[in-house]
Amino acid sequence: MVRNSNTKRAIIDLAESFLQEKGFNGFSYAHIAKELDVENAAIHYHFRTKEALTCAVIQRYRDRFQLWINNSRVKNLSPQEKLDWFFSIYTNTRADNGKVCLAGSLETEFNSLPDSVREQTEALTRELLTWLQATLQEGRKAGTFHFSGDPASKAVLILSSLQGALQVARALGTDKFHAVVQQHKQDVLAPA
Amino acid sequence: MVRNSNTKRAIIDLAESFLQEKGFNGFSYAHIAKELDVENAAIHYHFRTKEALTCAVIQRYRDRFQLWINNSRVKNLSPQEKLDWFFSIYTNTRADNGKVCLAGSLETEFNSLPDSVREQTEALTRELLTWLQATLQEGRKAGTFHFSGDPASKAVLILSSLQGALQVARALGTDKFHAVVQQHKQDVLAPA
DNA sequence: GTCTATAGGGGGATAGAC
DNA sequence: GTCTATCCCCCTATAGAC
Repeated sequence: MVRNSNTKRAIIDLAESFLQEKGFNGFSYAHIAKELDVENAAIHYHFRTKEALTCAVIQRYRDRFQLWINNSRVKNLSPQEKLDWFFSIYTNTRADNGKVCLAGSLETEFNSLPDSVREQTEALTRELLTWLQATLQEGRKAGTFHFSGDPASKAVLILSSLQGALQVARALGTDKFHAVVQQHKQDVLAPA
Repeated sequence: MVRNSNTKRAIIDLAESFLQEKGFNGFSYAHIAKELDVENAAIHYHFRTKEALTCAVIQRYRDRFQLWINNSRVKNLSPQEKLDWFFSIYTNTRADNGKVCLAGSLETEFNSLPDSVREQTEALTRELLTWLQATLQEGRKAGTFHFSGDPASKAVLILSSLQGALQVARALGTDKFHAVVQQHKQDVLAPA
């Protein structure tokens, strides 16, 4: 029982987890309430609607990502290390067990999402893509990365494949996901 | 009003459509009934449970794919044409408006799917992957395709990225999907 | 900040008439 | 093959007590 102000945070944690495990239409206030051993209404006290709760989850995710990429610990990494770091986000996500990328989960149900959640999803995806594209460009300029076409296309390709691979991994096992990551590293680092 | 044996087929059509648009947890018998202008119970007459209906959708999808790849029209294509044909499945899916790949949709909600549906999803994914891998291998042998690593990894990468790109396209627009397809064609056809 | 109680709707599914 | 009627459960959300 978490009878204090930490409940709010615990709710967001659980909602994030459930979103990645079951999707927007697959989780409910009841699931969260049960996990926290409180009643349904307690969740509504902290987040009046499911829409608001979901937005809070995505917002925190976005803030966290911005914090990371603007922190010197990531900022000063080499392009190659940055890419490895980015891959590790997905690897760690998966390791938690059966989760998919937050953006991917939301996009799949995009058509049944409240407007504000759609906007948040769009912003999140755009931010991930922007950073990845910049990193690819930086690496190519530095001579570490090699790929044909423009960095924008390559960035969507990599982002899409990571998202998709987490999903494929659910059906066919985690090794499929790792194969994709390895293949990308090989592709990008091999001189053309 | 479709008061005949075609109803069964119309139900599968709609269920497939809804699955790709809203996901397993996002559609209901009521949605289908309304679209066909019949009552809820009529759908239950044709498919006793939602689980059975969903399995029928996937089974038909799998059968159709097997029919295609075993048909001489696809079988006799060059590796490059085969790959183009495969891409076109995804392009056409998306063109219908806001749909994602059936496998991707199901995998996202994998954790809240009935067992039999999971098994169908797994089989579908495996079959897509197997064919893609064989095609990549064939193309490399023929000297048309160029890629590092083994065909299995490259196949998961391509499949995952197509799946993921349809989802990203929902949030950021169809051009993101087309960029991925173009990038793949370029990557695979360019001599290493 | 959390509770009990409850409203109001939608979901999957079934029985029996036509 | 489709209808009406109905069951029961879960869902989101709110009111008011503690």
